[in-house]
Amino acid sequence: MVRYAADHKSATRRRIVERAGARFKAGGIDGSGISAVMGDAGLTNGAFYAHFDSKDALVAEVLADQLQAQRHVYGDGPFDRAGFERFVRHYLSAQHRDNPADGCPTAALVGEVARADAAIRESYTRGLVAVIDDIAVMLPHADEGARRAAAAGVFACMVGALQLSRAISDRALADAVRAQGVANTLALLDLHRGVGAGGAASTASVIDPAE
Amino acid sequence: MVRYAADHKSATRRRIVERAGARFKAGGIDGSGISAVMGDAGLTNGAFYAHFDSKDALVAEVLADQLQAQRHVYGDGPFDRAGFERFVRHYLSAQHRDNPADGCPTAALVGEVARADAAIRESYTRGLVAVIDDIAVMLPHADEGARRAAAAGVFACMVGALQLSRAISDRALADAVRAQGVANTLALLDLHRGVGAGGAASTASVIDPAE
DNA sequence: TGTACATCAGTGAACGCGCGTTCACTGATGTAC
DNA sequence: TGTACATCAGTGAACGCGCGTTCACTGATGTAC
Repeated sequence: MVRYAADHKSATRRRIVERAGARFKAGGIDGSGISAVMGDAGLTNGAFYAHFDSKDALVAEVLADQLQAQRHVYGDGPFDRAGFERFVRHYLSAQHRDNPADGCPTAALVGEVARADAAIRESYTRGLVAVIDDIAVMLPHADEGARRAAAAGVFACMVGALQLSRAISDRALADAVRAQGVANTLALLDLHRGVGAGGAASTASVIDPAE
Repeated sequence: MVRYAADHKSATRRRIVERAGARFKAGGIDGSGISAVMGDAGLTNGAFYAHFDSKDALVAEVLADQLQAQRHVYGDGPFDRAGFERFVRHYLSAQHRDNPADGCPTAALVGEVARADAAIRESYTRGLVAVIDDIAVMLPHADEGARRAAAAGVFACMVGALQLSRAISDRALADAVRAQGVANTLALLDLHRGVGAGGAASTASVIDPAE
């Protein structure tokens, strides 16, 4: 009764989701056709609809998968201060800037997500909250909403710097923006962490963009 | 010899660039066809190529125009501290978040620009540097490159927060991210400005996301 | 003053192409008996 | 053991559609004489 291994179809589906993630991040969602995605997965276009109802359904699943995968890039689960600093330095590295296909789905796709249908934005939001909450555990805020918003703000600072660095054609400026992004992100984090706990003067010195 | 007013054609071209800017920001560049843009300008698709060599040429010009226009949204020319705070509060307002067509070209299009051809990225970069330099005048850094990078980092913090707020489907979180973005952006600015000049403790209190 | 012609911004149909999606079919592997 | 049939992941051509771009044409207004 079983002509394929029991997990054959689910493995194929998994492959489609992973390859689609890389392609979407490199070329945009609008810029990536079903045929190209299926080709990446070693299949032809017709097979797509045996796995997904529509391109939108794939997009929603890809975003959830990509955001989940991002949580385990550097260290597993919630961050401590040292792990987060490693994460930020990698996030704003030249390698990450120049290889969006392997990188952060938010930096690559947030603009398209903002224009997408409700189901896609909801899938994205769920995944983003998990990423944000890995940052939020470092913050002292008593209120959960405030803690989450503060973490999102720190993340936004990284995301914005990476995106600008990717769009800027002047290499020197693009690199300076990366370095500054690291300093700014860590300064913001420490400001949020240091409310009543650390020397604010030493916090200010972290703003220096030396990498 | 002149059947139209002397500035007729240039006025039409101007109208195309402006309407294209609004449409690109609302629907993305890939998502906005020539026919739709020309329809917005009260023309038909065929007239486009009497004004521009290609869609890419229009995109480059639109980005230059949009970034120039942004410099005069709140106050003219370079910012002072009070003018910048007004700008940031407007930038991260619900109105700006919910009306990308009238808003910041970077927040709406930076992701697509990062994937675009060199000519488009160069046009974008020139316009962005002018926007950044209006922020940079507030900073005390002696080195021009460092000052510009610091200003870009402050701008990135605003851009990232607005983009996240637009993508997040949870309204309460999206609004909290906006408010936090204002506080973070101003805190970063003041940190950069306050090197050796202000009380760092009072700077830290600005991080509070009360709006 | 009237008529033939020049100019040129804009029209709208058409081009080839790739999109998302559908569907009749293939072919490898299983079961039935 | 051999043959007919069932299953189903995947194929690949085709659908209508909108894309960026091209081009023969229109029509309003000017000049020439």
